[in-house]
Amino acid sequence: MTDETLKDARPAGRRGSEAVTMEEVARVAGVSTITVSRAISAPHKLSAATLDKVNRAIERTGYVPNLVAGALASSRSRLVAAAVPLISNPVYAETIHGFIAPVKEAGYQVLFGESGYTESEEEALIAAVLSRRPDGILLTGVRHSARCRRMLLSAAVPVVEIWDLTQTPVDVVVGFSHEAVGETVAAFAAEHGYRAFGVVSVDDERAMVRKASFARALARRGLGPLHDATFPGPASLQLGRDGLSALIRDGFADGVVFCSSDVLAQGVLTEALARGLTIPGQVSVIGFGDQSFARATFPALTTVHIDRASMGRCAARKLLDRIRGAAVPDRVVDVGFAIVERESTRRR
Amino acid sequence: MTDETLKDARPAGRRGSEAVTMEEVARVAGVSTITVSRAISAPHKLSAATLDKVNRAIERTGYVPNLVAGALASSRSRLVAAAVPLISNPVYAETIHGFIAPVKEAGYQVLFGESGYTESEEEALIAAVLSRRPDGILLTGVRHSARCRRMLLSAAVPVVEIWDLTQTPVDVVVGFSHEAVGETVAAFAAEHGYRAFGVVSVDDERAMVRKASFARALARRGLGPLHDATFPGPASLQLGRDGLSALIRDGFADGVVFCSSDVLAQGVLTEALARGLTIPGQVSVIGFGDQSFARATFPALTTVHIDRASMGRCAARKLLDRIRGAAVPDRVVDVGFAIVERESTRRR
DNA sequence: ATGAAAGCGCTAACAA
DNA sequence: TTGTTAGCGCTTTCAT
Repeated sequence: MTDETLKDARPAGRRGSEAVTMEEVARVAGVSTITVSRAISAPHKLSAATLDKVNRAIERTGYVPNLVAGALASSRSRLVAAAVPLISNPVYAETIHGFIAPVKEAGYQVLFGESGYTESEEEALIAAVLSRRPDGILLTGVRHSARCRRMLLSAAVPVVEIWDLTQTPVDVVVGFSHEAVGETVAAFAAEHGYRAFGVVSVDDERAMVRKASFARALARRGLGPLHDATFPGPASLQLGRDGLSALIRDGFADGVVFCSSDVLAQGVLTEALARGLTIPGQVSVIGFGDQSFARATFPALTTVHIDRASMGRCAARKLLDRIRGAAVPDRVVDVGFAIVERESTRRR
Repeated sequence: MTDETLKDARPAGRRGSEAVTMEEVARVAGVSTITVSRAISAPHKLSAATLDKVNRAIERTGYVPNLVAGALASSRSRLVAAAVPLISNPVYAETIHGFIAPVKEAGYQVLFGESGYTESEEEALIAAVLSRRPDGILLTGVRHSARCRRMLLSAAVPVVEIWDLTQTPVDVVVGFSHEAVGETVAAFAAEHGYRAFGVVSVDDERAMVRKASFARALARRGLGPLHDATFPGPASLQLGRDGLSALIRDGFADGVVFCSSDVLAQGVLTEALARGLTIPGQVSVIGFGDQSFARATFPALTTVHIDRASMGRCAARKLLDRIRGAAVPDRVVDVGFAIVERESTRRR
């Protein structure tokens, strides 16, 4: 009977949640809720005595602040969203790893999602993410559907794009030029005196840009032909092996193969060894990414180095700057790349 | 003047945010806010005509629901938290990848954090995460500080632990026995007739369990000695190379080396080749994880296969079941492991 | 099938 | 330095 009365006495709208609230802490500490709020988010604004009282009360009650309520009240979620196509791809995982540290340091948490390799997936993700009202968003790539751009723009949220470069970023871009990669690798191959050229690639957008740029730069030099083995992704060792087989079937011999990732390159290496071809004598191989295993393949892989963790960190700093409303003079940051020459290509 | 009046007419407490709200949509559609709410979360409860009106209004206004407000009102955040020690470790990245798909499918988003390799980091992460009121939490490992367990328990949130096994999970555990791995590898080594044994390992908790179990199982068989090269993590190729060097310095020769990861194993392979040792003639190597590159090392790596993506998927399904309040009969799920024999160990 | 009222737990604005 | 008041934008409960 008493119990029922208590239940009925409860205000109409709601079932009570059992969690300790700020009001409870305030009662225990003998202060108002705003004072508890200040003890947490602006302790320097309170007298030492009050702060102490509140902290004791927090301790005693086991209070865990509710950031959902806080975010609603303040319109700041202290959440940043991060999207990469596929987290199981180590190059993206390392970027995210680099991104996380400064973000956490600044008191933000990460809402993570995979954007896949299609526009519709990215659109769905962005729509979902925006409904959480993140304070900032990290996006992979610079090509987004019109709908994506519209959503981002009307949300007026800071955005950093990574892994590519453009003069017209949504907001800020931190990456490198895939065109330049293609050209630089072509120049490298030309300087080394190769006469036959192959590409083993997955069909992802940025890989296609590198391939096209590589092809153009070779053509400009009158070099060729370029044998092409492009597969629907994702990359795997087997795909690399298949790639070299396809090139050889196509007439490729005694030349250099530029791969769209180190994993593919390792597959090419493996297939070459299995066929008894000498490396770099008969087949030379260039990878992309410089993943940690690249220096330890047999033979060690010549590849294009990208500093992924540092790109992630830089993106995080830029995003935090934008969130804080700080001036961000360079909206286009080129983090560059470098060819690392190892044993899978012949020396000049 | 008119403008100022409008500004002043605004209710006291708050600066207005510019975003379209549900109230705005309701006005445009000529219905109440609750009807808009239903159009989004329970469309079947509305008449076709009303639903259509509301959808038009949503379209016209470009309304993006505010899940922060929704979460506060409903006490359901539609957010699940996921923590792994280090996302740049591909084995964890692949687990997260497997975890994400069913979670997204069910309409949840992922709050992601790195728990590092220390209890204090995990505590800080869990405290931060709980303040977001996630509907469920994924945690790596089964050892958590008392404070962590207390926080989780008093939050009364569904939890799935992965990558290990215990009879006393916080809630549900999906993993495999590292003890069993150590024993199985020892049995494998014994059956293959090895007489000398080495371990190259990083000092992470679960790796230490495998090592200890491996050592015990060898001792039980009267086999030994066990040469040990354990390093503070994280694993790298160079560490693997250093590991084999250390073992050899310690007197190891003509035997098998069990590594705490495939990356380390690849380093051991590399160092052995560099020293002109034959594999598996003079040095045999067993890895752990069966990462994609393991089948393509030279020689191909014998290793312990863990199905990481499937572990992630299984964990997601269990967590969603718990969130939905469904019966979860098995709170301890053993996903097992298997030794994959390749060329880096001699055949019996 | 639809709506009115109440309130989730917190913080901004203003006052003292 | 501390408190009062008003609401952030949504969903619950209950009524019609």
